[in-house]
Amino acid sequence: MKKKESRDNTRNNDYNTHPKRRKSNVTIKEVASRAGVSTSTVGRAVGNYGYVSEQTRRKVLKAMKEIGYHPNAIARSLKTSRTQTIAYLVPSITNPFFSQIASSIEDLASSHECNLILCNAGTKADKLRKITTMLLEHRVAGVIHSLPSTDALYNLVEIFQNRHVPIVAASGSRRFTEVDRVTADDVQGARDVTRFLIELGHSRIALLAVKNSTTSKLRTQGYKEAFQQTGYNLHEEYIVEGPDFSEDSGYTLMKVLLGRKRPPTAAVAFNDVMAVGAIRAIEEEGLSIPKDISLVGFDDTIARLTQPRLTSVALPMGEIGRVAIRILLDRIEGKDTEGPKKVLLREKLIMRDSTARPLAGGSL
Amino acid sequence: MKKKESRDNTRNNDYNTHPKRRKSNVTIKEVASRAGVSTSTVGRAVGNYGYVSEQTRRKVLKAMKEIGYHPNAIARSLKTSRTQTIAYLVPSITNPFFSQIASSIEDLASSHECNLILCNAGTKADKLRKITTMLLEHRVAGVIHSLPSTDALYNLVEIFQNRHVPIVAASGSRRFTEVDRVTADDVQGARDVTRFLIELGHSRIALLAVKNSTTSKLRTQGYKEAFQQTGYNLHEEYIVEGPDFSEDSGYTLMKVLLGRKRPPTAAVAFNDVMAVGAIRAIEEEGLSIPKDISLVGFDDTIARLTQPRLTSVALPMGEIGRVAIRILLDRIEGKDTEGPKKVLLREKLIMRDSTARPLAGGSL
DNA sequence: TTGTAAGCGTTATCAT
DNA sequence: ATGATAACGCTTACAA
Repeated sequence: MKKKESRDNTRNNDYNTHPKRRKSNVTIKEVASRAGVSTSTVGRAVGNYGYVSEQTRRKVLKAMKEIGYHPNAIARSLKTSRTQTIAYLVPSITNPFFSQIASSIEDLASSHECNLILCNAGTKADKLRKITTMLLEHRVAGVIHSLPSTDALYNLVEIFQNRHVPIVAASGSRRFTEVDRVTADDVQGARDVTRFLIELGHSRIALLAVKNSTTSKLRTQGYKEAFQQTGYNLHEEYIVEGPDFSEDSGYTLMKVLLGRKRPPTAAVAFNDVMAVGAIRAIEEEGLSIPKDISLVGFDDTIARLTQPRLTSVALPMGEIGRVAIRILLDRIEGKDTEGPKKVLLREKLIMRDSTARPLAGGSL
Repeated sequence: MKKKESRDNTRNNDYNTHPKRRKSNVTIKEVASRAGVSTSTVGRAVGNYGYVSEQTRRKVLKAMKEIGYHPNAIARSLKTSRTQTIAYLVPSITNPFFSQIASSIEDLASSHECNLILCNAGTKADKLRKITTMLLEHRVAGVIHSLPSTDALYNLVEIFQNRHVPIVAASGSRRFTEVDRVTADDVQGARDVTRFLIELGHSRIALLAVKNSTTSKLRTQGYKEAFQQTGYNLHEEYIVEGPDFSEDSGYTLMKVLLGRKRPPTAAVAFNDVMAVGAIRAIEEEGLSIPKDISLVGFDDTIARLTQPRLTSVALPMGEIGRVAIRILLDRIEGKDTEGPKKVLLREKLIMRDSTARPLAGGSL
């Protein structure tokens, strides 16, 4: 008797490459037998459409609770060839810009009973290819990404489109015209903040831009439009470009500007971090903000924490995520079969203490 | 005729709640028939263990490529009753502390072919219960969380432990002794930074603490240990408690301290944001950092960006995530069957410009 | 070395 | 209103 048992166990162990795989899974069959009905009746009672008498339903629900049954989503997915899984791809989740988008996506996804796979795609093509395969194998229902244009992304987009898996770009690459896209309106944001400074009385308004950045180009365009709209003269020499969005970059650019014969009376930095660099440069020159020079940032990330508190253009991260996931869910559910959507979301100026009217002598 | 068709369509529509479910999935069978072998041979060739001749393998791989086959992870999971999915639960992904942990977890998970479901549990018990159910239904292989102790978490831990799904707390609740846990060593961090200030010559060292926080208690302990170890006198009156970790809290506490007859010559704020509040208070009083007063923060989040640059205690977020996921993977693979692990990771002092020796008159 | 076939836990069709 | 049963696409024991 004992020997027989032991032999059986050997067989089981053979199966158990992963020892932890104990089979504590309660199946629909067990619920059925406990409730004294068929599996199909249980299935109907648990939530799939169908006729079940109130009495039966109660019996089933009771049995479920008692033996701790949780439907197996994997089996369901296999049968229905549908999943409740969507993916969000970012260059780096550590970046608050993306983590805020992720947060709002997660929020809505979760309230639609979807779960969110988060993928840090980084910058290497290889990683993105690996992710693509993984998502394909897991049959994700849809994809949202905030990735820059690369060949690997192009590849990904093509593959998923071929398989009719909807994709939405949430402030990512603007290269694919055939993909749904929701982005912040960088032109409008820069235009608004520049107009604000112009209307405050500034005319020598510097722009601390960044080389080779699409966003930078759009914001520069907005900056220029502000001058056109208000009829004031644009002074191109106050547009300066740094190599990146770093604090050092902001510091260096501001130093250069302050070294000029006619330094600006106001400056727009391309993000709050660059603005912090600019603040350092300004203080080093013994000037004061906003008395001698007004300064604004972009992104509204650390703007509340600088000294003085920075006026900044807030990007609608939460809104980007919400709109993106809504579009995606509509596509997944087939509610929306229109052509590609392009949504542009307003950026919002947050007034704080770093901006003021220029000094009397400040005009050009 | 027309009527009949329409009737059939009605039935189909009934089925087609989700119209997008086109069946463009290539199966193993199709690969098999194209390669002229059986499905099991394809299975073996694709990567599951087993004998396949090199010739056959090439044939199969070719067929796979040609028809764009990607194994169905769902079917595989159903068969093997194993998934490659792990979940990471956070109170808020927006918090850089958690997003950095998430990032390092994702990194290792992904290189182990696992995908990471990200769950924003927020603070409502209901959300966490919903997440629990969802994860249960998706048969996640393991769970990492950074959540505070609540009844809902207790519930979750109990359920997953009953099902032998491994759980690791990454800097989360310290309440469950039977769960693997990896946390930063708050006692050591506070002790080190306090010793550093003592050895710099300070004796009136303030502690800007926070009420009802476990972390705060541990750091206070470390602060006290520093005095014990160095043999200097501890002055309890320099330990002050605010209601929360906010900038305002830091500002108010520092104001109080500076109003005393013998203000501190150094202060430890419980995070960088509180330190920013303290900086404001100090500047308002016309004092200078670090000449009149030294200041340190915790977390090393925005410390590089303050003016002056803040000396701060960096928490090992990346390391927390890495260790947590490693423990989890080992548990999942059954490599590790030891009792609960408790890992304590060192916090590291990052020296910047906000700390210096006290002025000659500063000693007690 | 390869093929056959059973079964993972559901859902959906059909019959009752 | 309920039950029997065939699939979903894969893995794997076993036969060939």
